[in-house]
Amino acid sequence: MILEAARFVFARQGYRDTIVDDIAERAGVGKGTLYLYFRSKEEIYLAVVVSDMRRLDELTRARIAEAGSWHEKVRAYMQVRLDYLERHRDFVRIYMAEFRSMMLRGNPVPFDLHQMARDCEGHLAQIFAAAVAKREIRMIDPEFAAATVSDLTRGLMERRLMDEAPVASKIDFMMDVLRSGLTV
Amino acid sequence: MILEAARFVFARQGYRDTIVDDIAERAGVGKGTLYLYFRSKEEIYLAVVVSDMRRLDELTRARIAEAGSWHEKVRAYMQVRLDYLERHRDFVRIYMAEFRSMMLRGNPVPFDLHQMARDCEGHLAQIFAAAVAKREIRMIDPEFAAATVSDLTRGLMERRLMDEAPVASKIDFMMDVLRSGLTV
DNA sequence: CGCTTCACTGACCGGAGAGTCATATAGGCG
DNA sequence: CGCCTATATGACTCTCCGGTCAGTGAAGCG
Repeated sequence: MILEAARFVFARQGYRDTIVDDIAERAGVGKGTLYLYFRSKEEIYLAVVVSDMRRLDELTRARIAEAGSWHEKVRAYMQVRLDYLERHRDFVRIYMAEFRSMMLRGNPVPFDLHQMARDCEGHLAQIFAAAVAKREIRMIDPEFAAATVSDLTRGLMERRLMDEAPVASKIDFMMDVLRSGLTV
Repeated sequence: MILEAARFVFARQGYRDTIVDDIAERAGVGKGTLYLYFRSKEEIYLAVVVSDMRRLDELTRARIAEAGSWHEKVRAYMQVRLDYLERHRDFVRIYMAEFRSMMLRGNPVPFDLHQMARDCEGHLAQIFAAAVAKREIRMIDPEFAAATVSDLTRGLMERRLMDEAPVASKIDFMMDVLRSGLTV
């Protein structure tokens, strides 16, 4: 599968250092064949990122919906991302190492992807807002709390990608700090 | 100044998308002149990153040493980085958007830079270890706590780079969560 | 004023890599 | 089997850009 091969190569070399022949070779087809299915290198890249991103987004929604209390929901958010990472390392490498760089630099990013990232954090904020309303946690800015969780999760993912240590106990630690830091 | 110009361009385009002529043009010199002072594009890049990184490292040490309690030290760590960001946006863009990508991808990174990043987190861990020993905070893994602070700080920096909202109140919030989450 | 030195320059070179297209091969179909 | 369409291919082209170097001009000097 071409996308398979592309993901593999992009994850290791990054967009600019990936040469199209490498993708073709890994996919076991000729370079010309790639251009039967995609119009350009960029189109291949986007196809890889978008499909995986959608899947992660859906999984996140589903798992959060299942969870009950606010901290179960927050934990679900962290857990689903770290589980996803285990199965889709290559995608996560691309997302973390390249996609965030593009946003940081203010490069044009396909609009729906940008949107998806924002939505996800908005979702977290709603969870916190609800918990505040129900007095389960003290008065805080839900946006700040959402940002905090999102930052912690990204940190965990990056660490997991870089060194091989498992992260389960680190999730426990962070959830622990959050709960005792946020409850009334 | 050539480094000035290089930093400006690299921060906006990234290493691969920066063309040497752009640096020369911005520096107001001919391309040949660059090669009188640097052997290659890569050497220019490293010169930019290394010098700035050293300065940030020294500042961090100094400000942490001045601080008294564990939470003042931790706050100093966050604050010094966010202050540095205000004065040196271009460097921070390069560091955040590119340098971390290289490490994530496992690309060869000049050894002392890698080391410097690790040291900094070790330093944080020592602060937490000392606080635990003095019973100022509950029994926690100092490494985890250090990782947490480092992740939160990075998150703040990224947000500050992307949207224009000031971060002072967010530091307050995070320090607040940390203190009530960690004290006995 | 000639001569030397030296910082500087930008036209040029060569390699790299994205995208193309003439050709080849395989699978229907009459 | 001949013919036609599908799909696949990799040698080729064309552009881009890192790095070079012959040349320029200004400054210093006898």
